[in-house]
Amino acid sequence: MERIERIAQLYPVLMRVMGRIRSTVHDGMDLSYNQYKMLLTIYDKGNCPLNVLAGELNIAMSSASEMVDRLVNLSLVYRAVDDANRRRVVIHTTAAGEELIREIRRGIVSNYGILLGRLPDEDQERLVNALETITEILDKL
Amino acid sequence: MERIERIAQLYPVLMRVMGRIRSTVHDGMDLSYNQYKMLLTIYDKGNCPLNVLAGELNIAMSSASEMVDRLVNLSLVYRAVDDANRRRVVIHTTAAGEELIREIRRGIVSNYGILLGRLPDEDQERLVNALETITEILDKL
DNA sequence: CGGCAATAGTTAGGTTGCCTAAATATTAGA
DNA sequence: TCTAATATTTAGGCAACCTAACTATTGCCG
Repeated sequence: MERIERIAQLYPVLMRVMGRIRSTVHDGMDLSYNQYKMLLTIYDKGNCPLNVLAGELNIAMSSASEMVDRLVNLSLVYRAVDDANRRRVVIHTTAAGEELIREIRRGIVSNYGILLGRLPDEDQERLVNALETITEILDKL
Repeated sequence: MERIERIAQLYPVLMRVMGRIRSTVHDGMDLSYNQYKMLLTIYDKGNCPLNVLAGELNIAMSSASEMVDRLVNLSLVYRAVDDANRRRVVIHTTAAGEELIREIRRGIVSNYGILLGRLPDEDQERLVNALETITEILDKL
C-alpha cells in the first residue's frame, strides 16, 4: 500500500506542474486550449458529426454544440447537414481553421523548444522516456 | 528538434489520460477537485490570509474569495479578521472541514488502490519511477 | 501630524466550459 | 403507419476564472 500512497501523493503534484507548463506553452495563442482541442479533433476526425466529437472529447453533446458555436462564430468551422442522414450535422474545418491549426501547432512546438531547451540533453531524453512510460501504463487502465 | 516534437505530441495525450484518471479517482467525493485543493491548501498552509491562498493556487484573489465563499457556505471554513493587521482576513478550517479532508484523502487513496491494483506489480513500480522523474525534471522549469 | 500610496479584500459584471432536461427533426423498424 | 430511437439544439443553471472598480486599513514621507 506504501506505493499507492506515494502515487496518490505524486499524482496531483504532477498534474499541477504539467498544467502550469501547458498553460505557459499555450500562452499567447489565439484560441483557448479547449477550443484548440475541439478544432484539432474536428480536423483529425475528418469532418465528423457532433456525437462523434462529443464522444471523442468526452463531453455532453450540448457542450460540444456550444463549443462548435464559438468556433463557427470565429469562422474556423462550419456546419453542414448530412444528406445521407439528415439528422446528422457534420462539422467541417474552414481554410482559416486549418491555417490556424498549423499556426498554433508551430507556436506550441516552438514554445516547447524554448522551454525544454533550458534542460540538459540528458534530462530531455529522460523526460521523453518517462512520458512514454506513463502514457503506456495509464492507457491500460 | 525531433525530440521536442515528440514531447509536444505526447504531452497533451498524457494530460488527457491523467485528467481522466484523476476524475475517476475523485468521483463520488463530496467536494469538487478544485474545492478540495483549496480546502487542503488552507489546511496545509495553516490558516493563512487570502492573498497567500490565491498565490499558492495561482488564481486571482477575487476567484479565491469566491471559492472561500462556497467553502464557508458548506461550513468547512470560516473567515476571521487578523487583529495584527486588520486589512487581512485569515481563513481557518473548521472541525468539519478537517474531518472532510481526512475522509476524502482516504477515499482517494482507496480509489487509487483499486485502480492501480489492476496493474502488475512491475508496472506500478515503473509508474512511480516515471512520475518521480517527470516531477523532478519539470520542476526545474 | 496629515494625507497619499500601497496593501488586502470584496463586489460587480463578464466569459468559458460543463451539465441536465426539454423541445425539434429525422429515420428505422415492428 | 406510427412509435421508438437517434441526432441536435435550446434553455437554464453552476463552477471557476478574469478584470475593473470600490472599501478599508496601514505605512510612510514630507
